Amino acid sequence: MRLTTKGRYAVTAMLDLALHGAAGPVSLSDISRRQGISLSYLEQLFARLRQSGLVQSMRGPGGGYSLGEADSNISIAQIVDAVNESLDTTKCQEKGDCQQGEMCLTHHLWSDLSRQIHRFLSGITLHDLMEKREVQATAARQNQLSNLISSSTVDL
Amino acid sequence: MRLTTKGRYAVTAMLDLALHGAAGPVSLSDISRRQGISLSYLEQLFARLRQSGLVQSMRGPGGGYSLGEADSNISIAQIVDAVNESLDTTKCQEKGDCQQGEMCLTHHLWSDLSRQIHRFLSGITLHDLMEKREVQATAARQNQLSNLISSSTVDL
DNA sequence: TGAATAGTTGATTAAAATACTTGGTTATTG
DNA sequence: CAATAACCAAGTATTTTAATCAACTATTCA
Repeated sequence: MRLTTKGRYAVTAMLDLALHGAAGPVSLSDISRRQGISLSYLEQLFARLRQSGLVQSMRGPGGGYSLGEADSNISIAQIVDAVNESLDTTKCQEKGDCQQGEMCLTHHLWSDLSRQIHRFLSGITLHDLMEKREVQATAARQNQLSNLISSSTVDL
Repeated sequence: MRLTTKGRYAVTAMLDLALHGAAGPVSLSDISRRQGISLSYLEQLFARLRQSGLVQSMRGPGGGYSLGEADSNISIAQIVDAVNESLDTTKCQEKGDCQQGEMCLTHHLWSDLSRQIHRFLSGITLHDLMEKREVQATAARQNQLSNLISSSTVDL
């Protein structure tokens, strides 16, 4: 889970789409103007969002993008993941010289944390963000449900 | 809140420090060897961690770094913030041409989300990560306490 | 005292990611 | 057919990341 300005652009654009998409498809030039993001950069972002099925496209005049699913079914994590290359947090798997060494320990801890952050953002949807008050409740509920931490013990 | 490999390096190094710091100061060369992070990059990271008071340094043979506070008092958010430049999520404040326009709306929503992520990571400490099982409980408790979302309504 | 250790600081750099630009093409509508 | 807008590709400027090198200061211990 990488969280940079790129992900912010994507979430912002998707939020704009969710807010204005009720009437029909929203063109990227509209989003570009409203959100101050360059058109071509939006094109790149939406190419990925489309590949992930998060948006649908319609060509021609009056065309544009619409949400691929209901706003309550699109999580922030999905959006961020769609535009970011996945980065491998472990780094241990590749190298054979790391057999249950010290390195693996902290990597594993980080990996757990990373998974938890991801699950946290998976519990927040576009719809939640629009209905702001809901976000906290959703996040709390999601936390209760999730089985975040594996049961393996840390041996110091 | 920006979450990249840089923050991961910092958290990993701090975890290593927390795990091995009981006996005394831990040298960066030890962390470098154990975690596979270059010494000079660690130097840059720890310069910032030190400025933030998250670590203390001791020079000379047998010297190294130790935690600036109890492991239960250092949050993941603090570590990530220490090594990352703060990025301005709003972008509205600077430009005078954005007076309560559409742009502000999504920026505000993102700002809320960003604050929530930050508070989420503020509720997870180094100690929690070491005592892995505790993390979920802590995060849940933190969520209940926090008043994440402002009471202002979204006017569509 | 002096050598070794280890932090401190700063400059520099190669590689990658980010954000944008340009210049097209294809599909759709009227 | 002309306008719109998605699609596509290549290239560029900027920033960030990660590392290297070098000089310096403080501390320990022999």
